[in-house]
Amino acid sequence: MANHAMSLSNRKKEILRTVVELYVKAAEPVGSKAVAEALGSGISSATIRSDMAELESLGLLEQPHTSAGRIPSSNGYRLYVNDLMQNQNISNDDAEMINSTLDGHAIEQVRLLDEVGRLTSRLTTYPAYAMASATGIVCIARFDLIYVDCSTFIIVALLSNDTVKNKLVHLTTNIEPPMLTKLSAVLNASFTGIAEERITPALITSTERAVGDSSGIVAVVAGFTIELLVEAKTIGTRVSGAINLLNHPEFRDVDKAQRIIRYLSDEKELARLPSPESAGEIKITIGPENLADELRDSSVMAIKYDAGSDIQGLIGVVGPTRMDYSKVAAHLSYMAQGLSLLLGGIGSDSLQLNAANIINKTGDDNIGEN
Amino acid sequence: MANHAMSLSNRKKEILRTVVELYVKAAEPVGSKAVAEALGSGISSATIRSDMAELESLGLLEQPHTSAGRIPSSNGYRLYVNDLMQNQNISNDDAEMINSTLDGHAIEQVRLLDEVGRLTSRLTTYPAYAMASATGIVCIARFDLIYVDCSTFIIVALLSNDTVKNKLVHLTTNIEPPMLTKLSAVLNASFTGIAEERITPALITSTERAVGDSSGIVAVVAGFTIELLVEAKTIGTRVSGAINLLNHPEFRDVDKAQRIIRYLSDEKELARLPSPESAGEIKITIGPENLADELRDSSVMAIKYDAGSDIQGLIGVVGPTRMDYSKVAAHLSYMAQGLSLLLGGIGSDSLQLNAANIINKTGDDNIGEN
DNA sequence: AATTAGCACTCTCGACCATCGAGTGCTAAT
DNA sequence: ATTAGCACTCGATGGTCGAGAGTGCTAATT
Repeated sequence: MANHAMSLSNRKKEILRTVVELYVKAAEPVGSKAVAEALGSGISSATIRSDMAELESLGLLEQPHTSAGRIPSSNGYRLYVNDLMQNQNISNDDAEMINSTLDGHAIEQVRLLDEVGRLTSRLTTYPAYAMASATGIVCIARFDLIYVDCSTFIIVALLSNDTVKNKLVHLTTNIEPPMLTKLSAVLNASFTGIAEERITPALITSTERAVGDSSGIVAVVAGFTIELLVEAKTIGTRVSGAINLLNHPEFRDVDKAQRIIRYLSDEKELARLPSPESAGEIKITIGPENLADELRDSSVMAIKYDAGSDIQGLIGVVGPTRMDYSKVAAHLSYMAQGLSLLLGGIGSDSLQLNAANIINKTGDDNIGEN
Repeated sequence: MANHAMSLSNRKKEILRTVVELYVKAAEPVGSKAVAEALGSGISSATIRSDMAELESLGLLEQPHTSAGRIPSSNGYRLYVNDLMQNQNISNDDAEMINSTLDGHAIEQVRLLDEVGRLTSRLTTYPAYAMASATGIVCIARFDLIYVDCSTFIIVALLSNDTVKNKLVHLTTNIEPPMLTKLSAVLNASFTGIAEERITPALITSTERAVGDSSGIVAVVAGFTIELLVEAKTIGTRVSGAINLLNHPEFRDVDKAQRIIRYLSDEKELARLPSPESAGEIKITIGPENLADELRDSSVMAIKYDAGSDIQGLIGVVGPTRMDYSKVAAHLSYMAQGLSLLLGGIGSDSLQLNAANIINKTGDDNIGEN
């Protein structure tokens, strides 16, 4: 298939490109006359007609019915994306919006992710998803137990990826500060620096014995630890702007739209979406190239970015195969570049910070029980 | 209008009720014959016809066109909801699902909210929104500063509503444990127990002087404090299952559906949606009763629940005026009751807990900067 | 006075059909 | 190799028609 590009005359390539671009714009089959006009280069529609017939027999174009124009096949799109698509810059307005979103509330990671997804969706007019996850193994770097009152304490855990988690614990048994101190020491000895799967029941019982705990506090801390380590690997996934699908004529069929939106709202499925190999690279899967049945006549574009120590982020967009690949690519690149810069992928260690200008990522909460 | 109910014969009430119920079920105008059959009480369709004509002239029913059946007007729905609707119990299956959601991962408040919204939407088949917010004034109950290394520490703040927030702070200046201890004491003296608006620049400078801080650490803590107090008032708002709208024939018009979904995805607007006076009560606004233009031909049902000390939650549902008010009411009640119980509104203090069965609400995270 | 059977009338909806036009493939001429 | 010309195909558009559902009214019944 890849050698199609080689064997195609330049004119045929131009025709294919034109068909794709016109079809992307108008969502209607493109006729030979329209191509001739768009091309402008004095070639008659009859010539184009025969070229288009050939492109069709190569499987790059399709005809919805005999007397209609042509639309690109998924192979056609693929060839377009690989060889024909021209790089595009995003508009100043769009760049401005992205910049201000990134500058603006670069606050909490989860929220930023949210904003990014929302903006991407809005700019591209397709549903977008954004997620971030740890690349390496996450473990607890240290524990602190804060005594609140005789039946209450707070667990604070600093993770290896600079994330802090906490939990407010209420007991019916009493607990005193010395006990907490002891507990804290033992926990730091036993549960830090190890991956989640190494926190076994055996480890828990031996720790309980070491600290002389019969009330199950150690078990609670262990449960909390496992829970947060699992959670820490994925910072979040969010789909934004799913309704945008409805703007595109291929999803005028409500059922079709619903099927995809439902699919997208399943986080598990989302995690299985195609993902680029490395940061900055854009991965495009077109129509039947998608493994998921639900996406068989849609396309997915995704880009990766570095989000600091051991964290990688992903922004993706889902749309009809008649997607504006070039525009979306431009948006995704710009976005990913901005994010890498902001979250300091590679160059981050050299950033100068001072207390007055402390980076403001953080904050989370916890509700205790009575 | 309220006296309609009084002046209506029982038969007319029954007819109205039947029309509403049949219409809710089938989404098609209801004819006199269908009512006669549903009613079953040997009354002829002709009689019903004249009654329906009267109900129409009272503004309780409407006729899409001359030769069609009747549909309830918004006044008709209102009367139905106020006087005619019969309490309904939710199915065992549904109860089971709600229970397991509440039991299951009653973990983090935000996540629970999410789950609840999602489930509500699924069970009712309408988009749902869930939010929770502090009713009283929130303030910091205590601070703890945890020393990590010479340029890093963690702020842990316990809020008056049993929420714990944290932030990882990196400095370029050095800091030593004794300084942190001192800082901690001063912070606990100055910033605890007061509302967000009382943390003024003046207070900050005076605190800085007291602790001998020139590097701006106090300012950072103050900023963090303000930020989290503001945030603490609203735990979150989330709309789930917006696509469900598309299932209902009144939203087959894609534009109409989009308008509402767009409206619902604006958090600010959401906060302005009608809300019941007190916990357990269901507030229903029908069609034009809604202030927002976008909801003029939709209905909203919402219920409040107690979520523990000073926190109230809200679950709501948005749908066409042809909503299954009775079914939704049943679901909302059950849900709210479950939540009140779980999050321990009133009776919570008397709940028995032991360490082995610690309530599992919590956990949050924070990303530091390099 | 209320109820009801009967009937004429209204209006929507789907089926059927003719027309229109965009676009094609082919052929013959350049 | 390109192109003008032409016959042909097929969806889209719009109009007509009949069926069916439902109404309102009238006259008869209780």
